[in-house]
Amino acid sequence: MTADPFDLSDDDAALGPAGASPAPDGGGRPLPVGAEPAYLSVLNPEQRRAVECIDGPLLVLAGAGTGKTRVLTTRLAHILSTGRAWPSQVLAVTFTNKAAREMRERVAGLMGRAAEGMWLGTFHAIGARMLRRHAEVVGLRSDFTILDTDDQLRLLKQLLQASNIDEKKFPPRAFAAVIGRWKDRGLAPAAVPAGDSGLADGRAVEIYRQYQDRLATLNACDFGDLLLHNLTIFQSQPEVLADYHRRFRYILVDEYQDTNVAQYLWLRLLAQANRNICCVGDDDQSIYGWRGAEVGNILRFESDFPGAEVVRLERNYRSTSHILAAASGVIANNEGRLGKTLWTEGEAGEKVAVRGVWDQDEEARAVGEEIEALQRDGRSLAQMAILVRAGSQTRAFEERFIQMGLRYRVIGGLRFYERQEIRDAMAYLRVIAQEDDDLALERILNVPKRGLGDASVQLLHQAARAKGTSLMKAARHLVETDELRPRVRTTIRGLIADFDRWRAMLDGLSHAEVVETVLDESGYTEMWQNDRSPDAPGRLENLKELVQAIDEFDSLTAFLEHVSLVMDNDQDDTNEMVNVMTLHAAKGLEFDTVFLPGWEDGLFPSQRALDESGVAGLEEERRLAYVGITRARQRCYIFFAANRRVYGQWQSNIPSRFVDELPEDHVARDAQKGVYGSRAAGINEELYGGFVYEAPWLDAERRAASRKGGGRAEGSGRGRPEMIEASAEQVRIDDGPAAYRVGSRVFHQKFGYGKVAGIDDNKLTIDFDKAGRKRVMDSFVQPA
DNA sequence: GGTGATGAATTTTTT
DNA sequence: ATTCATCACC
Repeated sequence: MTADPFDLSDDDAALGPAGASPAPDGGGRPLPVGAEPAYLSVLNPEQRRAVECIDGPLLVLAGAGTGKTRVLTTRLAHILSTGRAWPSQVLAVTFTNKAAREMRERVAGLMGRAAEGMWLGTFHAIGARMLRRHAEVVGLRSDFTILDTDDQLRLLKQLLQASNIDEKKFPPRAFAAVIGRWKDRGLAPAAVPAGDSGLADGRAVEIYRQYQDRLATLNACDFGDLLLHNLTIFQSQPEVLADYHRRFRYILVDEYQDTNVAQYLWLRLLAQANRNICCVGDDDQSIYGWRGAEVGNILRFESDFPGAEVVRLERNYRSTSHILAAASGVIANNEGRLGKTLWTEGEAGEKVAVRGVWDQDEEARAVGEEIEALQRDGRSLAQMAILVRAGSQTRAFEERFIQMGLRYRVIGGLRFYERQEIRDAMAYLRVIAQEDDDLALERILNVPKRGLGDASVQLLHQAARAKGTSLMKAARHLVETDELRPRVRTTIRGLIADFDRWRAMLDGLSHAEVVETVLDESGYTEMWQNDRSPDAPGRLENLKELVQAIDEFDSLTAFLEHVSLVMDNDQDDTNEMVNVMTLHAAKGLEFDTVFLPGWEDGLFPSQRALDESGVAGLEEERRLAYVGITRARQRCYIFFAANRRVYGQWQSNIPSRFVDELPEDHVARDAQKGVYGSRAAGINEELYGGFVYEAPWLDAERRAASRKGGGRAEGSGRGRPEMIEASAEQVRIDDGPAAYRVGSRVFHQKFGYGKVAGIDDNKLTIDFDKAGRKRVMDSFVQPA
């Protein structure tokens, strides 16, 4: 985004080329007649078609590594430099700030100068921009604040308490999720279908309604509202929509497969007049279904926009053919794909390496060793990435890398505005910008500690409710009475005076100076200076960064929006460090070498995805696997660990089903370390080449001897599972695993007694009496 | 009202 | 295992 997303200026004046007389080159150099711009000649035929097919709806199915971004940016540059539209007449939406930034930079590179005035940004940033222009239509003022997740949960919690809903049974998070999903689907409270009760015996819709009312009172909205309110505006104000129809001649959409229903409706409304919409996406890379994305949007594009052109980009420029074949082999197990066949003229390269290890620590060690070996060969650390399924997996790698002295960076994690100190500082600013922001005031009322505890807050709440005003207004009134203890009254009176003074300072001093003063005089900075914890210095650094950023904005509101929507921890990815991130965070990135650890059933595919979404969940996980493999240019390593600590409990796992789906010809399984036998083979004859688990088929004596300090009679999952060096004789499985039936009572060395709940080949789902439901290999249990 | 202890929940993934 | 919330007690 530009420095000022809070743009209320009406740039209709810049409504560029009139239909009949296109401006030359958007105001720059006219192209020589008949000459072909250099940016076109570097494209392959399909890419070129995607760029030159300007008018009418176009769907570009861009497989991984096929030059999607090049097509998008070139198309944008082409539209602008052929004078078909002014920058302000183009709407380009992305999913992430990073993608938006990259697009802006690359378009500028292609055109030789920045294209000022483009509506280019994330769905949310553009949505906010539009909402600010028409906020009054949905009962907001244009300086509304955008709530963070934390505020949302606190707000919901208050509503649940008021409605006597048991927070234990129905946590605020659950309501936030349900409401979020309704918003993803474009449903305002009144539009929620009757059968869709959500939670808590259908009371969720009522909570949703109250929540929206409260947001309106607070002059605030959440992420979902940024789009949902736009829909309301478009539908209730045809002239507003018509204005956007006139304004936007061309619409470009990146990552179309990740759009949710609300975003889809938003796009369809904006594009319905001139239908110049180009959506780029890859149904095989749709990985956000869990938060409302609809792969269906991409599948139905042609019927939504009859006569749409469809261009397939299938030539891959990124990966070796082994890597490509491995990825294709996995994704081929999904059904209902639009279908693409990626191909490359590149080299075969190395096969995808697959290796089983004992546990997460060995996994981290193995990855670390491989990285060092590659480094010795002169490979750059910045070109290596470890892509994990869940954030919790990063820890083992971090610990190991610190021990090794290997430089790494973890990408993702907390957004900038999600950091505690940033939220606190923002809360101060929010109260200054808008003193009725109860959530913000509540957050910092006693931060740093000033002796305003729960009792005082409750008193303020009570007063506010009685008077029907905000907390701040209630406080102003309350300090004039004798309701408060003298000490508390003095404190609150002082705080009110502070805020009034700070607000007045906005007129005289620069914003940065004001913020610095606020953090200083409130004692907030001092609080962290006195904090002895190791992350305190970092927090002070972040605060400095916040102060630095503010001067680029001319209104406090614009700044607040920037921080909560756009500002991210931009890491310098050129530094010589290994990258560690989730698979989701890796989408759109590429590396020479990619490590994919944790390919175990339950972790990846994640049990939760399977439980909640069944086959659809599994397919989305598989797309995630596809995304992971296709991030690699030259080398891809897949790991799975037999044991992993989850919630401090050791858990044994079987290799991911995706490991089995890797086509044999393109994979090098690490035979020496003894990978599991293929599950299709049924019996696990090659258990860890000479190593076996502490396992039930070993006689009791040996088990006892192998356990340090006697151990527990009931394997309660404490302590690391032991690895026993076993002779070939012991490794051999006597007569194969016993046959089990659903309902059989079984015993597992670590999990204790349980009942078989399901059987899938040689994997059993067992409800253990103590340890709960686990998936284990049948060879690890015995009849009870 | 602040502090420390105890117990529960947590780990998908993000704008 | 670690973090977070709630609850005694100072």
